Amino acid sequence: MKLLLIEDDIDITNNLKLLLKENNYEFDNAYNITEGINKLSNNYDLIILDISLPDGNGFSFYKNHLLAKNIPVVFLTAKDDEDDIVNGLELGAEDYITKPFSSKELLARIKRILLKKEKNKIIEIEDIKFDLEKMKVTKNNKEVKLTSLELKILYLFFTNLNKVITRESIIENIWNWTGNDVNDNTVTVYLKRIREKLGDNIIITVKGIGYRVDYEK
Amino acid sequence: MKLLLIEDDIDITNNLKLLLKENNYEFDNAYNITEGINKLSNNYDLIILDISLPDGNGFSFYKNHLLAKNIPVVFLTAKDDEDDIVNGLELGAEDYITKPFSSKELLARIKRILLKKEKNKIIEIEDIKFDLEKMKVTKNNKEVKLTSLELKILYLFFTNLNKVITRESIIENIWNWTGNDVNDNTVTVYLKRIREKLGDNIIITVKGIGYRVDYEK
DNA sequence: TCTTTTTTGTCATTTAGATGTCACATATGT
DNA sequence: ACATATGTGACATCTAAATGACAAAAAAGA
Repeated sequence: MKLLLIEDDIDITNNLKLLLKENNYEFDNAYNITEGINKLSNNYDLIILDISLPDGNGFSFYKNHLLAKNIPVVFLTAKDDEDDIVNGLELGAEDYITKPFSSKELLARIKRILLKKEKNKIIEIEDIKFDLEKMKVTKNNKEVKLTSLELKILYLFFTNLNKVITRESIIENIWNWTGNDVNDNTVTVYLKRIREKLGDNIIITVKGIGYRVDYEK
Repeated sequence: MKLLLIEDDIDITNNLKLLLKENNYEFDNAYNITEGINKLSNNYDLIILDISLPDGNGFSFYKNHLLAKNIPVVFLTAKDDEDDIVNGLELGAEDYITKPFSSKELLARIKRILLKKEKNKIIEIEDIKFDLEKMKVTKNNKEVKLTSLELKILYLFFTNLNKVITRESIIENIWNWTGNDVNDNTVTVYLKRIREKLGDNIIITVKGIGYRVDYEK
């Protein structure tokens, strides 16, 4: 698990670095927002974010860069102003901790968040298992060879379980960013191919709307 | 959203009751574990749980009765012993707050938890359940197969509960954007078909005006 | 390089089921 | 009772999705 701390206080940074490395997390840090933005491409599992930073405000950084990416965030700040806490949590932060904080508590709160992610790394539906990290799919524990597009489409479903996904949305996610548009029926054909490999029942057709993969936990 | 507070302190109970009712949550409380167990059948959306209770320990109550049910829990306790916090969070609690606490913060933390639940919103009216994300309807927990237009019309009602929807408004929402106009009676026929599948009582006719689906929360 | 295999995107066709309208029946308010 | 609004069953037509087959493009092997 890779964590990023964005915080300008050197003492706090060093303490957390020690604490988190001790607990087998990969740790990285940034002293300001600009530096933080540059590091974002490293796909962190969680970001600990100070609110008042030398070159800007943690809240707006969160809104502009993290919210859409779906990266869990813990705000960490000296401002124990109630409204700030409310603000942070309402924005969608996973947790909010005020300085001075207990290392043990911070650690416990981080663990709580990461535990959920951990659980989702391999999703199991009926006889199908999808390992999201390895990007590997098995049926009855036997690897299923999916082509790269089939895999991407299936990934879309497995990261949006229980949600209807429209044909348009699939096109947008899989093809659009490439520029060249694709026939509407193409999606249908891909769904058919995936079903051939995984069985007919895993992807549910919602007529007139789209498709869906259900996950009953 | 229905909350249950299990706490033996009467002052705290009254304060929270006020706070939460003010914020449109259904509130219920128990003064001890035995009482709490008896109330569990009410299917609460979240439980706020004190740790030291007159007839037992909150942690073991959580382990024995709540963990399997998957009800989110916020521990609320005077013991701000670090180890307790770690303990609580590691058990799987959604959050942990120590007394004395700020009402605003508690509220924000509760909201964070419930917001996630909200996302897979399922509206339940009598024996009918409509899962808005899955776009799936059940009656007595058995899936009802609706056609795409039937589903869209029903969706319109379920996202406009307690409001009369005129025939024109239905046509506008379901057909108009397609360009080709549709006979007035068509709506009636669709309503009839939906009623055939879901029962006559769910969609109420408001003579001379339109139709309505009622939701008493 | 050239050859072979796999992937990709598009057709045309099939199919089950959805759709829209009619003519008539029934219910409701005054 | 009357007028009007709403409900109903039957019907012809239409459509979304599934499918099998194919050529172009890309990737893998030789």
